[in-house]
Amino acid sequence: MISKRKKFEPTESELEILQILWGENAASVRKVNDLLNEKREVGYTTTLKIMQIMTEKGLVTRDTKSRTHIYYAAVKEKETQSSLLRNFIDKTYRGSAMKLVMHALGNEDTSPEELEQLKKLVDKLSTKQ
Amino acid sequence: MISKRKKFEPTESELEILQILWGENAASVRKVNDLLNEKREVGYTTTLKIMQIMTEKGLVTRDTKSRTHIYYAAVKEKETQSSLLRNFIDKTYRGSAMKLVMHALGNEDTSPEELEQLKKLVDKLSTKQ
DNA sequence: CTTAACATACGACTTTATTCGTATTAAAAA
DNA sequence: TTTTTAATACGAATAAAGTCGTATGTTAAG
Repeated sequence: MISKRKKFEPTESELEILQILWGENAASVRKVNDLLNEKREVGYTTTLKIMQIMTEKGLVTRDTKSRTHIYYAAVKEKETQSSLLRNFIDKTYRGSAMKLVMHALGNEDTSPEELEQLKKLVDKLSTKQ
Repeated sequence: MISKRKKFEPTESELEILQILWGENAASVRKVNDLLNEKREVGYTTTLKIMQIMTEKGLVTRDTKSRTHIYYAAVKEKETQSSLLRNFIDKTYRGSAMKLVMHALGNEDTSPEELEQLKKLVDKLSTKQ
């Protein structure tokens, strides 16, 4: 493996679970597993195991008062995304965020509202210089 | 593993090597290994092995006429990046390219020239609607 | 109360990626 | 020509992520 994952660097499955927890705020393993299975088949104990590992890593916390443990994301969505993004830019675009941005805008469909939003941001950045 | 890699989906080390080949156009294993070692320590036979695997996968081609084989990237930089980007957006931003763009612009430093470039693209996209 | 359903813990297996040692052969230097 | 250097091939070891089976205990239903 090349990059030892640091703070805020979940693996792929861990990220899937975090996405669910960010959306649900709190969830049991059963709930998480059910939601995961809407997209792909995965065994209950597999999900459980990963969530246990995530607990050790500090990616989630859990309330163990009742038999069915309740899990919460312990890392923030934005911060996690930032960290993954930084990494991705370095590896895939040799550090050039602008290349990635141009690429993403060129390839993906963009609605008028989104373009408007984007214009605003560009203006804001321009005046900040 | 969650995502079986498809066409244009190199692993992390493979991508590192592709970056070098995209930059150099053609290179021997020795050359690639030397360049890799400017960033991190890696054994010669390790690099060789990965490049052999990449040959099997069709990520590179090689000229074996002389004893020292010469390697070439067999996939295009843009296409590979697109594929990886699509994947990254799905996994990290739940499919929202715009979220990623706003995020990248917000976090990273952007030069006036880049902003100008970006404005042009936004205008172009606006008129295309 | 007894049984069935469900929850956690945990070890072990599988797969994929990475790493490297060793054998073999070719070329260059002495 | 002999020796040294350098290249490829290839198998095997290692590491990380993901997968699941089984043991064990708890709750709820009959």
